[in-house]
Amino acid sequence: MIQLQQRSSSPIYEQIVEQMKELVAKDIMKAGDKVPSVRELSSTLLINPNTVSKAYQELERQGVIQTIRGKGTFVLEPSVPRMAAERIEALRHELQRLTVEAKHLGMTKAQFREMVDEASHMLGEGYHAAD
Amino acid sequence: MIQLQQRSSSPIYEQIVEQMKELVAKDIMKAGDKVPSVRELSSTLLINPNTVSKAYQELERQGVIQTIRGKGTFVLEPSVPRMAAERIEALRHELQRLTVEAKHLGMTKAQFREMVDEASHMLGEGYHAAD
Amino acid sequence: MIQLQQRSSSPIYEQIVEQMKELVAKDIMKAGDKVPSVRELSSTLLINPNTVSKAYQELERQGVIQTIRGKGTFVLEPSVPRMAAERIEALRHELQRLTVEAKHLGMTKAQFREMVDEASHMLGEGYHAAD
Amino acid sequence: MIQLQQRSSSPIYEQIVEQMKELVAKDIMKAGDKVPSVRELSSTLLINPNTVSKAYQELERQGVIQTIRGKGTFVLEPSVPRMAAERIEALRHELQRLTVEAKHLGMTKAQFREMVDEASHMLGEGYHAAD
DNA sequence: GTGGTCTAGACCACC
DNA sequence: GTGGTCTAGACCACC
Repeated sequence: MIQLQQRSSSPIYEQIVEQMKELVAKDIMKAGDKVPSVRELSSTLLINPNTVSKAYQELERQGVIQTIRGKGTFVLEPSVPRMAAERIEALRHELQRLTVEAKHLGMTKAQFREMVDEASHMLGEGYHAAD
Repeated sequence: MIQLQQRSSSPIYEQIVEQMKELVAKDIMKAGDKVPSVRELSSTLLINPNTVSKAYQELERQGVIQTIRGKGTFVLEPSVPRMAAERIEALRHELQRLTVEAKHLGMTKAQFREMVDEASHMLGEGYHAAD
Repeated sequence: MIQLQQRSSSPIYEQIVEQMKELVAKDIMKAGDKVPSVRELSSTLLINPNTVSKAYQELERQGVIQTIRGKGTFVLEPSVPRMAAERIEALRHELQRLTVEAKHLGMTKAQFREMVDEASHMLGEGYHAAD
Repeated sequence: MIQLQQRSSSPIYEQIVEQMKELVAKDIMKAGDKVPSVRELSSTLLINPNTVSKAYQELERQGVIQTIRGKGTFVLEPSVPRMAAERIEALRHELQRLTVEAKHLGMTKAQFREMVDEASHMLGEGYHAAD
């Protein structure tokens, strides 16, 4: 399910973190689901176990997964996310940066918003609480 | 006008690139304006001239500024951006990534859109040509 | 395989870029081949690693080589070249300049063409697809 | 007749040298013709006289023009060019470099030759000596 | 091991 | 004055 681009400029461990979060965000992986063990995933992806380990540590730090000693690693209930305030600030800042780039690419507000809508269809409507 | 965060994970030269692009996007710096010389900015920011130079070279590659021999460095007319196709693809991908993060932070589509609108007020409406 | 002329007016990093492109154009280095590491080449050529690094970054920007984190740097498949339109225009302009020089050297069209043919034997015939 | 691009990456004095040689190669300026004085050309082009002076020195070194004390500067008879052997070697080398670039741009020998022919129409046919 | 970033500072070309 | 190139060498992230 995870596909690496060895030639990408973003480090492999970050690619794993991002894609794992994407799978969870899209409900392809749900709370309680077991994620592959470090050994399993590293041998599937043909990469160093340390790299997978680093990714899982980051996911755990972000509250996405949890390792239970001797049982394995599992997707967590979506809950109050760790470091929410900081991460929201970071999100705001990155959106700001993307807007600057859009401006330099000559995009209008409408075009940018369309691109946002395309990307954000996975988000809930928000009439009822986020599940 | 440029403020560095020495402890940030993004390199200094990138911070300069981003902030310079932001100043241009917000029309605080306009086509024809002279940007500080390499020496001047490096001594203001208390960093090495090479670091400023690297930032300026990147900005030149992106078509934001232009160096005129012995005269200095100037903001360029906004024109056909370099490598537009690739950069638009990258923008789309980063928006996708931010949406995933928004989902993990429990945001709804409406909340995310609001944050986008906040960030994107600098973009033109596009009803009339971009001036 | 790379030979520098310290006294040349063209900078060392450009000499490396040109010669590397020549090796690739002549199929002496092929897609997938590993190029020497920055440290290795710099110690072979007795120059600073930063200079090699600068050359490699330029080659990467031109789509000739690719760096894979922690693994090394490799020759890329020849593909759609970056900034093809601009580079073709530059090529046309430089050919124009060389023709002017040939005229000043008293060369005839036939002599110039002969010199061109000598230089261009590496180019494919184009009857069949490239490769 | 001479048009400078302040924003070009090639220095102004080189642009003057090249364009002057182009005018001569195209027979727009002929042997015996007076070229503008340093002061005149510098005030026409709105540049520093030193820059024009440097260009004229280079043109004189190449045997294109000659300054006659108190009379002015004139286009020379095309004669045995100065440093012909070296300049032919340099020409050969630059053609080699352009071929490498053409190869990287995916051009075939036929396409490259066509571009050469386009550029070299100013050269004589060579049935009779180059005048 | 690999490449990327940064500093401190020299030297040079151009104007 | 301006920016471009290069060296010597430190420190870091990634694998």
